[in-house]
Amino acid sequence: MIELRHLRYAVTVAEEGHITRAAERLGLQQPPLSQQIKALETQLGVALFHRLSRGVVATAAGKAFVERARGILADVDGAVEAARRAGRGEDGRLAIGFTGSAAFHPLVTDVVRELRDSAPMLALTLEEANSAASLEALRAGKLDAAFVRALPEAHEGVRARHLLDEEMLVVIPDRHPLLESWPEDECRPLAALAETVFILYHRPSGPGLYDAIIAACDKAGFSPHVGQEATQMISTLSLVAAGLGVSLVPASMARLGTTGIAYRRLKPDEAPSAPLFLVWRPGEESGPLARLLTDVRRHTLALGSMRGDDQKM
Amino acid sequence: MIELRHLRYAVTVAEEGHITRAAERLGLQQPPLSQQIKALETQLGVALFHRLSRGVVATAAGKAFVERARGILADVDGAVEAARRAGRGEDGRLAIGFTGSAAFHPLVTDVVRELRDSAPMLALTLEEANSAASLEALRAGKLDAAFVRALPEAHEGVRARHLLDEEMLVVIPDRHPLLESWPEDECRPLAALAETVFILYHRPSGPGLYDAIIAACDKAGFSPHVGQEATQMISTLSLVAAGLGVSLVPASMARLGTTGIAYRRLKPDEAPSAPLFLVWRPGEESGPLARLLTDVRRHTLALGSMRGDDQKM
DNA sequence: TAAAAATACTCCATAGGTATTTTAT
DNA sequence: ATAAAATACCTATGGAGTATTTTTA
Repeated sequence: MIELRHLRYAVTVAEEGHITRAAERLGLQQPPLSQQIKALETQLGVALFHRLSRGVVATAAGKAFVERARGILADVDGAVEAARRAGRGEDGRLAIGFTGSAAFHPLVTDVVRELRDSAPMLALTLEEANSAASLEALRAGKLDAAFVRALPEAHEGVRARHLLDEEMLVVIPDRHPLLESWPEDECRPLAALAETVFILYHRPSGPGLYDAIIAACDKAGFSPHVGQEATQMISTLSLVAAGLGVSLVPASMARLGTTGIAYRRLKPDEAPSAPLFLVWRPGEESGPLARLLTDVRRHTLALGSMRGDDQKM
Repeated sequence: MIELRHLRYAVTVAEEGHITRAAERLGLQQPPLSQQIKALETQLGVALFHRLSRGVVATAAGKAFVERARGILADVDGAVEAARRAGRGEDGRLAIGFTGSAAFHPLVTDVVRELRDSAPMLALTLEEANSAASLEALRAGKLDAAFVRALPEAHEGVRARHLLDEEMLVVIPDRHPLLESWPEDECRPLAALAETVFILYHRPSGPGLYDAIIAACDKAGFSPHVGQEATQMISTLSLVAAGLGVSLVPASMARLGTTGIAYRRLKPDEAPSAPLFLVWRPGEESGPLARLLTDVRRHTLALGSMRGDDQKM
């Protein structure tokens, strides 16, 4: 059976034109090298070298073989490097999903930017999808990981990490009466919103935020008047800007300088919080996904809000 | 050190997704295969497979590696095939030179036709050149072999084979007085040409034929009247056809049905003979050149005129 | 004759086999 | 509880070393 050893030996012998010198370069003795070359020739059924009194010279067959052997040895090195790169997550593919409300969180944007910068050979795919759709795509193998706002009850074969809990802000139309008496730096109780109409993110698309808001209002002693539900996080802001009501959105949404709206804080202990989770298919503890996981963990710690550990579902 | 064995094993394990089944297909036991895979992973410094309870599955690194390993294994097969083809002389290049007087000999034409037919992948180059030029081109590496009519004194690094000695025929202009009393099937002594003018092939271009003719005349007791010398073999026939004299040419030239000339035989023991040699650069006893050598030998034997053995120069 | 490759042999490293344990679901 | 991989240990093939002979120009 032909082994890479044979190719290495043949290439070196061809380069040196001398079995003894080639053996020296290869760090072995002349007889074993002669034997291996002969074994290779026997295996091929054709002489690769002419034996002269002052060394050897490649035959036509030898030239043809050595030429290709060089390429093969280089390819082996390439395969080794590719495997190592892939192991470091610097090569391959990575498809990441994220919910609309997570798209603007610095954790997400920073991690994506870092991946692009540090692993340029990695084919990165970003896809916006709500939590339910992300999990479905994850299980179907369409996604490798996703940033979501809620974890459904039980999802066989999906792992999740609770990254952080984000304070939610009140979004109020520019000319809403509430704003007139609400300075930008003041934290008000949630009950201040008891009489206003709420714009909420469509529950089936993302039950996490919806339920958190309802629960917080319950706790504050009122049941919110829900006016309209938006199916896109951005739509929520648009509807608020149109004056159809107020809403509560994750603080990271405030990064969007949408006109016609203002953000205000609630009293810290009353404000509902929007959790952010990373979910992924287990069973690939190295490679691009692992790189994502470690990058996410590092950025999460940097934000100083690491909450819990990984959990199976 | 990574060997092809490792690639074969990794590819099979990836295909089977199962070390035990892969071992079966590879004709070995499960533990050694596990060990080899592990050794490969250690060498690479990255895991290639995830171990599950129902088999294994390639990691990102494993996928990257196995993908390339498949190509490498195919390339190795390709290199083996290329070497064998080159060894059979069915691949590569072959540049053959031949003197004008050999161009029409059936040995040359038949060998070239056979090479074209039986080794279509072989790049065959044919180049007409006189004996001296052929040998020069041979030593310079421009030619791999040549058919020549004469061997110069000493040419370091050139081997030669005496293929055959060809009878030379008298070429006479159609209306020459000699022809009137010379039936087509009669062999005359060389002395019959003692008084006629000779057209000879320019000596520096091919001393072989020239000297053979002079020597034969000497032996027959006369010194030929040399009228004109031709630098191309074909020109000799043209000059004879123009009535400028007679000539002696290798019998194979009679294949050319040139008008205006007639061929007549001399007494066998008096007719000068035109030797045909094959010369080549030694040191390539296999491949395209070897194929030429064996083809030439076979055709020479078929012509029943094999004379001598190979000789060094 | 001299330089280098091929043989003849010896040795030992390791690929591969056998038996068993560990792991993961 | 079961299937499969890992581990431990053993065997033996064959790659490599040493000494010598053969080959080629």
